[in-house]
Amino acid sequence: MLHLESWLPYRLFRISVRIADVLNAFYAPRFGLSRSAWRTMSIVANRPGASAKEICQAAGLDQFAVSRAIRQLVELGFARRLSGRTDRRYASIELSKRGWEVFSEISDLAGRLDRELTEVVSSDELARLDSILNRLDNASAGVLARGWQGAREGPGPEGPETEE
Amino acid sequence: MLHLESWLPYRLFRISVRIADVLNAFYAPRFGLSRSAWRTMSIVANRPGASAKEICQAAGLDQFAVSRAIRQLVELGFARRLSGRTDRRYASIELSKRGWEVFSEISDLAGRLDRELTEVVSSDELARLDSILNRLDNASAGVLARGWQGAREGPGPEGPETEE
DNA sequence: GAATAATGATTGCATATTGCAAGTAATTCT
DNA sequence: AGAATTACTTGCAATATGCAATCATTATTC
Repeated sequence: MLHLESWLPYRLFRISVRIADVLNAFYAPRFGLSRSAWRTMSIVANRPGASAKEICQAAGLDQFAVSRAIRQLVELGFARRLSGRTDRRYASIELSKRGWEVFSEISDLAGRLDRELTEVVSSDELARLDSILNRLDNASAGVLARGWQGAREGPGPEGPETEE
Repeated sequence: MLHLESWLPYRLFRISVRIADVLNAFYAPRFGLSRSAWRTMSIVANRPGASAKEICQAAGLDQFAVSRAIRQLVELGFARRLSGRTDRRYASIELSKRGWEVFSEISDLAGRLDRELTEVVSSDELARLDSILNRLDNASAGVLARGWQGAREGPGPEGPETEE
């Protein structure tokens, strides 16, 4: 019988949501950014000129959310839409000067929050955690791709998740 | 500069959300449960007779969400409200027979999903992960309690999180 | 080289979900 | 008893989300 509070996904969820809430309480009133806008901004910061589709992929958001997030960023003056190099269907977004300032400020807090978390873990453990999370990330992607129907049977004898 | 995809809270978030989505895709259409209703159900299953307030605490939901979740569970015939033993302000919820059946079915899938995840981690690593997550959970609670204002300074020389 | 299909992105609208003020009911305090 | 407190609920406005329909651009087919 399930015990929610010791269920791995729920434990991961709780930790991440608390931190995300704290970060959100900082940037939402200060800059008027929604959660998706912040996520989009941080993806664009790492991949200047990314298209909406690329952002979907990287940020784990659907195309509608990204479209609206981009609009929000543009309206707030934090990003520019550069309407494709060769193919004008692609959006191609990049941060404005002001966008970089805002990103850097939020980024800074994100870093401090991360440090507060990782402070309670030794660097050795942190390396192990990193490796474990990489595998869990892959495994979770597999679970998502197969859906709940794919989890009905016992442990598969051969490994079905061969990609990546 | 922040790299979202390697930011610990985001990595935890992605893993947990994927699993939660898969589970949700199972129980939502099948039983008409919302996410909060499912969380509430699983808390009540572990603590029969819990009050709404206790559920808030344990499920990480606010009082409104819990109130609505309880109503939903009662309307669906999955739970009963037992209106307090001595103090009739308290709600005191417990699952119905049908509620137990439903919980057990969802619980079962949750267990399989958990197993699919933990399959990629050795039992030794799992024990380490458990210990790390306990500490991260505490640390995140501290971060949340202090808010973003509490994260402005450099690393504190003495440990501020002395509780628990 | 038009007609057709496909792709990337956006918009509108219906439907949750959430946040918060106000409200009810039961209990405690003075 | 009357005021204050506690536990929970409700209503309503603001947000977010899901999805069909749409537009613009590029690819493909005949």
